[in-house]
This record gives sequence, structure tokens and C-alpha cells, in this order.
Amino acid sequence: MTETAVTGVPELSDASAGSKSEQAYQAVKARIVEGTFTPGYRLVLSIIAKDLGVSVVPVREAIRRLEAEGLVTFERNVGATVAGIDPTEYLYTMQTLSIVEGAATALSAPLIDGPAIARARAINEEMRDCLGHFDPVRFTRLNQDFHSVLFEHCPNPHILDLVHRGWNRLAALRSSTFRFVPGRALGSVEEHENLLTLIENGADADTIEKAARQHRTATLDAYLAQTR
Amino acid sequence: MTETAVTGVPELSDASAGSKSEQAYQAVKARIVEGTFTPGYRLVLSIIAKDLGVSVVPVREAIRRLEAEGLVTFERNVGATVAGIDPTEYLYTMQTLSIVEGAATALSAPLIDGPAIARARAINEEMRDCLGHFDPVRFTRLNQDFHSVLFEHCPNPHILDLVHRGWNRLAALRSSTFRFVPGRALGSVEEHENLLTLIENGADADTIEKAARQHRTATLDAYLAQTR
DNA sequence: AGAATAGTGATCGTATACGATTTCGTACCT
DNA sequence: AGGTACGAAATCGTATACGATCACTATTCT
Repeated sequence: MTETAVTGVPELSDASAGSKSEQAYQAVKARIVEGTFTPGYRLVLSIIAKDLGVSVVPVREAIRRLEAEGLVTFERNVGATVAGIDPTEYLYTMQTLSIVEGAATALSAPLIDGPAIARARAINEEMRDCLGHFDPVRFTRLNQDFHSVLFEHCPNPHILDLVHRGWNRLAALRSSTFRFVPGRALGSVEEHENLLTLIENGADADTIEKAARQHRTATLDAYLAQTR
Repeated sequence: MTETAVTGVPELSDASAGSKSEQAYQAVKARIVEGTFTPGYRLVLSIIAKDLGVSVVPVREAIRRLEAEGLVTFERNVGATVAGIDPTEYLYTMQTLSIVEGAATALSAPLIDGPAIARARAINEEMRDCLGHFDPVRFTRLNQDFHSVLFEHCPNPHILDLVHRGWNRLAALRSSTFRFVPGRALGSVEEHENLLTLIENGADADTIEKAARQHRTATLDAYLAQTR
């Protein structure tokens, strides 16, 4: 019926994946990550089903999958809401992310070649440019690109998956809990450069892991200092 | 005739939780972890539904949740099978587990009090006893108990969750891929004792993390040496 | 005989319908 | 006036039915 009733969110049914469960999963996930559905938002199965032009069964399945990823909380006979209102969750997520990102960086480091480092460095310089004009969205996106380059050859897909899940959680939290910390951005860029140098020089895994971990921890500390 | 069919509904095995999705989830998960459903086992929705006395919809949902946890692989219009036939998966899982267990141990260490250490040590001594009579099942169970004591006060639930997921994956793999390595058991017990001493003496987080990580890595190495 | 193809059975995918549970508003009682 | 009990609306939970897709087999053409 209401095929394109949802405007402003173009790609919902055209999601290349075959099954409607998959479409629903991708659609809801995208809305959470991009901030359309903010933490605490009530996800009513029937409404989402109607918006997406599918039945409730595939939507229900999608919600459950999102629950398994920690993006949604689900209560029997009550309903689903977008997770992540609690600042404590932010702390847990950042801590976990510091660990898995550290490991992912250390594992990837030996496999990063010259061109990849050059690409990462270019992205980082773009980030440095961003510092002048206040643009948190762009900065965050570039930050993710930077780390994506570092991880693209990570030999352990499980760890990479954990990193992506952490990023998704953060994206969901960002819109409400997390606020861009201006004073932190410069340090972040410097640490990136630092990390690249370590990788270039073939530093040992332990050093790289520690540096990557602290890079994430520093962001957490900055957040804590700001909210105090 | 079938109007009062409700009275004759057979028990859903050992299920306990409320919704049937949950029951199906727990039931299938238990069968995978305990080894009734071995890797490669074909999970036909309709058969499982019939076995459990429920419809296919909740079973389908349960399977998808298990897929998200990595215990099941699912292919559209083909079916679901118990995951984990690939030895490479074993490697990935062990590597990931070494990282998250290491972090969990380091985070928990400062919170482990005297009685807990005593309990862990008692379990470890039981494991030492096991070395004489060949009993891999009991050994594995005690090993899990040992680490559970260490982690029971882990301040970050996300990390703890990752540990448990890893354990579940291993349990699913164990029955086929993994074989008990007799020569490794003694080393494992020694490392446990080592770990306890470190914790008792208040060693710094880095040392403990590294020790815990190597404890897991050593098992992986032993497996690799054996299969060569 | 070998390969391509059409037919058949099995299994998944989703829509619809109905039942179960919770929540919230309203009226009643104390 | 405050609290409690009842009832209606909303929402989730699951069974059933039917359609779509895939694997496998038998048949036919070259």
C-alpha cells in the first residue's frame, strides 16, 4: 500500500538483500546508526512493518537480531526500544572497543603496506583540516575511514566484527550521550600520526596494541572530564 | 476435539523461560553446546518445531539469534546448519578468546578477594587430580569453573559476554574439531597456579593480561602442534 | 553415452488471523 | 481526596496457510 510513504529515508525496500527480514534489519539498523531513531525511541513492530511495507514477522526477526547486537532492548509483551541511554553503557562500550581495536590494529599492522599508510595519512590530514571549521559529523566519518584503512586486512574476521559492532553502538549513542569534544580532536589527530609512524617503522605488536588502546582510552577520558 | 488441545501440550524438554522463542533458543543452544547437534548438523525448522512442540516461527527466530552468535550458519531457502566445521574458525575463536579473556582477567584481578582465590585454587587442585584418570569432560568443566570464579566480578559485562560467546563456540567445536591434548593439561594447571599467584601479589594489569592471554594461546599452540 | 532440461519434492519466507499479556484510563469505593 | 478495581485499547506471541526458491532426479536431445 504505502510503498514510499516514508520520505527522507530513500533506501528501504531497494536494499539489495533478498529477504524482507534482511531488508528490515538493514533499514532499522541504518535508522538507529544514522540517528533517526534515537536511544529510548519506541520501536513498535506494527508501525515499522507498515512503514517498510512488510509484515510484522520479518520485522520482529530483524529486531531480535539487533537485540543480539546490543542496539535494541526488548521486553516481552511490552516492546522494543533503541538501546543506549545509559552513560555507563558508553563507558563499557568504549572500554571494550579499546581492547578489540587495540588487538585489531596490532594484528593488522604487519599487513599494512605503503599505499595503505599513505591513504591513512591523507585521511588524517583531512581531519587536521577539519579542526578549523567546526564539523563533528565529517570529523567522525573521517575518523572511521582512517581506522577502516588500518583494519581492512585484519586477519581475524571475528575481531573485526567486534570492532564494527562497537562502532555501531557508539553511533547509536552519539546523538544523545556523546558530544564532540573540541579539545580532544587535535590530540586524536596527533595520535593517528603517531600510530602510523609506529606501523611504518615496524614496531612490535605490543607497542602498537598499547598505542591503539590508549588512543581510544584518551577519548573516553576526555568525555569523562567534560561531563564532570 | 482439538479445542482443549492446550491441556495435552507436551513439555518442551527442559525449557524454563516464558516465550516459546526463548524456549526454542535455549533448547537448540543447549543441544549445540552439549554436543547433541554436532557441527554440520542440518537444522530443519519444521523438524525442530515438531520436536519442541511449537510452530516454525519461534524456531526460526531462535535460529537467527544463534546465527548472530556464530553458532549457526544460515542460507536463504536452503537451511541452517550447526557452524564450526572449519579449523580456521577454531583458530579465530581461540585468538579472539585469548584477547577478551586476557582483558577480563586483568579487569577482574583487583576485585578478586581471598575466598575467591581459595575457591579457584581448590578447583585447580581438582583439575590436577584429574590428570591421573583420563577425564576430558570433567577437566574441561572444571577449567570453565576456574575461569568463572576469576571473572565473576568482572566490571564490564560486555567483555564478559564476549567471553561466554567464545566459550559457547568452543563447546560447539569441541566435539568434532577439538581433541583433548593430554600433554597440554599439566601446563594448563601450572599456568592457573601461576595466574593465581600473580593476582594474589597484586601484579600490575599488564602482566596479568599477558599471562592470561598466553594461557589461552598455549592451548592453541598445543592443538596446532598435535594436528600437524 | 553425456549433457542439458523439465519436473518433483523439500524447505524456507511471509502474510494473515487470533490469542495472551500488559498498560492506561476511568469509575467506584473507602 | 486518595487508592483500588475493573475494563478497554494497544501490543506482542504464535499458529496456520500459502507462495517462492532451491536441490535433486528422470527424461530427452545431440
